[in-house]
Amino acid sequence: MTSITVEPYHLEVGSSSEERRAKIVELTENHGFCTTAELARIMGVSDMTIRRDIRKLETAGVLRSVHGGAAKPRSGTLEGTALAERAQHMVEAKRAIAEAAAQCLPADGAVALDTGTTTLLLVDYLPRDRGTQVITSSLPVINALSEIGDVELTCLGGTFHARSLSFAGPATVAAIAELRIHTLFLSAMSVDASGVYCGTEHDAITKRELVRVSDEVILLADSTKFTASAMMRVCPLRALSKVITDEGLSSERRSLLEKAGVEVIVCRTA
Amino acid sequence: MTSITVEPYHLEVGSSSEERRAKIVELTENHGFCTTAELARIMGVSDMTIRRDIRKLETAGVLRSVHGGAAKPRSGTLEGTALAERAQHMVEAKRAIAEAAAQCLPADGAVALDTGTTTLLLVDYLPRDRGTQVITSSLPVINALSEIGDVELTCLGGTFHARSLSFAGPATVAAIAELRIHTLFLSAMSVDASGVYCGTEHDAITKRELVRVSDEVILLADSTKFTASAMMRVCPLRALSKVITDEGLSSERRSLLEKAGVEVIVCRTA
DNA sequence: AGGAAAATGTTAGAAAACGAACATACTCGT
DNA sequence: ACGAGTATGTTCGTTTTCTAACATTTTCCT
Repeated sequence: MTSITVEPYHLEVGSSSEERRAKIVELTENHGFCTTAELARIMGVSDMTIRRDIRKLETAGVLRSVHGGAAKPRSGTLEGTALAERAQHMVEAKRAIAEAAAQCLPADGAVALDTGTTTLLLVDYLPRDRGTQVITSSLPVINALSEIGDVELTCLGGTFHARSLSFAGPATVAAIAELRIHTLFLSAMSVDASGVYCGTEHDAITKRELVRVSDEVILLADSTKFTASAMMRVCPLRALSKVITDEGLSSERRSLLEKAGVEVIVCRTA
Repeated sequence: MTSITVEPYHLEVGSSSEERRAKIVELTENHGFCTTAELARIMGVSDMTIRRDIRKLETAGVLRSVHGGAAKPRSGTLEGTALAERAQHMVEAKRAIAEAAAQCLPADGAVALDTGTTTLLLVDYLPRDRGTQVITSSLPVINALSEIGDVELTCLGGTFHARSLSFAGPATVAAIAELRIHTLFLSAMSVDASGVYCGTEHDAITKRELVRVSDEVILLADSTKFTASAMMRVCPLRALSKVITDEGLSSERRSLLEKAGVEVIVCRTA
């Protein structure tokens, strides 16, 4: 029953793939949801092409791929397309880092996910079938994990900070002190020869305590973090077991890390 | 395999079907689209029930049924006000209770919001301009509060429980033990002469500790809670300062409460 | 042009969602 | 307390969508 329907309107609508994707985003933003078939008919392309578009756009965090079509992302509204494009390149590196990080998940034992977008992406790669224990103080991570099954989620309480969408502070430190974490996936605002840095004191004391109670500390940091600068030191480089980053890391900085005894994993950003 | 599946207590989040449908409409309106599985998990019902709900709501013209879930109706025409009003009518008792509870908010001092729909509704009535300190272990409450400004939000950590969408357990108890709460807005599954009850042990120990560290305990319970039954006792009636409920409370039960020294506030459900 | 790389279409098998029918549980009025 | 009507969960077969792999077209670079 799959005869070839020769759709006549070829040009006309939007010729380039980028234009088409922009239109997909626009339609999905406006209506909240569009079916794959709808979009395919409107654009005059096949379902498969639309699916590929949707998947790309989802990776970029611009919309959500759901069974049957595309939906507006869960939280937050989409800004200008310029920012969306910029975010796309960033996210690709981060997703690659998250995927590499998933290879470092321990067979058993609790893992802790720090705040940040990269650790949030790691949620997608967690095993769904072995009741992994996950500890976090990041609200987006909590929300993501609360929606998937067979994961034992522990929230670190504390004072909420809207800037980082996470809980931090003395109460958080006290909660961490009672824990033993196998693997910590740490995030940071900047990294240099003298250590790992973040922006605020409450974040710093929280991260520091997480590092203290963790057997293995894996830093997830895209290459831009190595040229950034932030105020509060979290820990020295030697506290880290591994760093996972993308290709943008210069060889000097890489050898710097290795000299400090840190294993460096560089992942291809496709 | 036709044994009796003992999985009774799935109240807490949404009890009546109309309330559930109202929530479906609300979630779909907010996010533009929700998958069937998402909704089923959030409401604690099966996929089939959600599908039936969606179909009904589509017939009513309130939302659109699409493969995979429910979407906001096409381009505008959201004249769902008729149903929106009706939907509001279902939660009216709870909303009236929440509104009355807002009158009991202390001028200063920390307030704690227990889990449950009524306490969630109370969020709408919190003052937005005086940095009220709010303590909670309910994920929906956290999400609601994280989006409003000038509220100091503290999360009680602990193990996540999907049934109640909240954190509970020993870690939670430990976190509470460090606090001093002015007013606690408590929820429960049932209330009778011997005290306040909830469904699970981890909830019970958490609530119990909240009661212990609070100067004033206000129970928010619609009248159906007085004829319900649940297993785990939280506290005796004398631990309560006030009970806020709706008109459905029988006079015998009312005098029972008053005899125990509890102030009873009955609000009109319009 | 020529050829590599990207984009698109096609197909078939896998996965997910759907709908009907039945069984069980709950509600409500008498 | 009882029975009718409603609501919900479960199973199973059907329909739809998805994914992966390959074929084809287009684009782009030299």
